[in-house]
Amino acid sequence: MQQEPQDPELVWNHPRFRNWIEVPKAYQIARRLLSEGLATIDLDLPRYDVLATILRFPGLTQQELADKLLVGRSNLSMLLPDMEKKSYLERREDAGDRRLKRLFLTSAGEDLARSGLRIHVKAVNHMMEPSSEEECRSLGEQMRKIRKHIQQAPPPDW
Amino acid sequence: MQQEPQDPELVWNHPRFRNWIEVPKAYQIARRLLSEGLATIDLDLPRYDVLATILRFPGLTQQELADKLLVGRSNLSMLLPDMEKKSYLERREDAGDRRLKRLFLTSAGEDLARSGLRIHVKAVNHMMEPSSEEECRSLGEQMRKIRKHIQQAPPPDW
DNA sequence: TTGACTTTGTTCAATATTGAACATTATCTT
DNA sequence: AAGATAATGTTCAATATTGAACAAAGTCAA
Repeated sequence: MQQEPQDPELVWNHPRFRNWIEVPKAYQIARRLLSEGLATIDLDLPRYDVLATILRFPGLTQQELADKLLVGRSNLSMLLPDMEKKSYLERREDAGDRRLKRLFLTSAGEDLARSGLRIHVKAVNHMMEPSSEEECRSLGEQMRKIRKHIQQAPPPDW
Repeated sequence: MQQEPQDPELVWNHPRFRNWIEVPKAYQIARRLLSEGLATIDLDLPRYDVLATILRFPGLTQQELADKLLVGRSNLSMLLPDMEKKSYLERREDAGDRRLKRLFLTSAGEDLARSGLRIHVKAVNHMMEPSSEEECRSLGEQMRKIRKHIQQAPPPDW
């Protein structure tokens, strides 16, 4: 592989690079905003993500949840027993496949999930307030395209 | 505050919400891609972020670095001594203000930073390959706008 | 100058996150 | 049916990350 003598300034001016770089920045700040909002109902991000996903997909398995949240299974193995103990959710054995544990919210968990969602919506409305409807649509479209490409195309050989 | 009875489906169809949601997903997958690339030169993401930022802003202080990376100061207090021990960087006391420690790369650190940048550029080129120049520009523009708004506007009252 | 306040970096405990190794259960192949 | 293979969830050690409390150094106001 060729090792071109690389001027950092050239990199920061590289159009795709320069523009992509804004994504992590905005993401992290948005995440902090959401985190502050959730703190007002004593909820933290990892638990909110779990609750909101089970609210949308009741009965999904731990593996499926891990896939949706893009975390490892072991992560959930640490988190869920704790949340079950606090009576936010139940883990029920699947009758057909005894390896599976299917996840359901209790009614307390559902209430908390809905409160979290309300705050999440408020945060999103707030931060995209200066963006037009069309800009939002285009942003989502872009991101979907990028994600699918990463997931489907073979990775570059470094 | 009014607690509207909230149908989750309404939320997932909310245009801003629905589109924003794609950002974290794409971000996390992109981050994993970069992480895999960096692994080929035995570099991990936290250390890459540090090296790349010092490469761009030699002599910045730990506080400034923390601000740019959006992490806490304590984070760097744990990370940097380790990296200094491995001779990737130096922390020099500022002559004028003895509270400050200014950060500089060693030549080994600089080499590693450049290699990391090369991989980062490759990752970005790869994942934005299906996006047009104009789409990239618009994406960056959007994200800049959102970030600035979050940073400048007062947060919503939850 | 003194005393209050601020800023920087460090330490520490608490919590998160990951990957590897593992046991259990299903599935596939023959 | 039996043995190999794969999928699911758990455990554990290693590493990350955060926020609070702290010490040292600087700044500001009276």
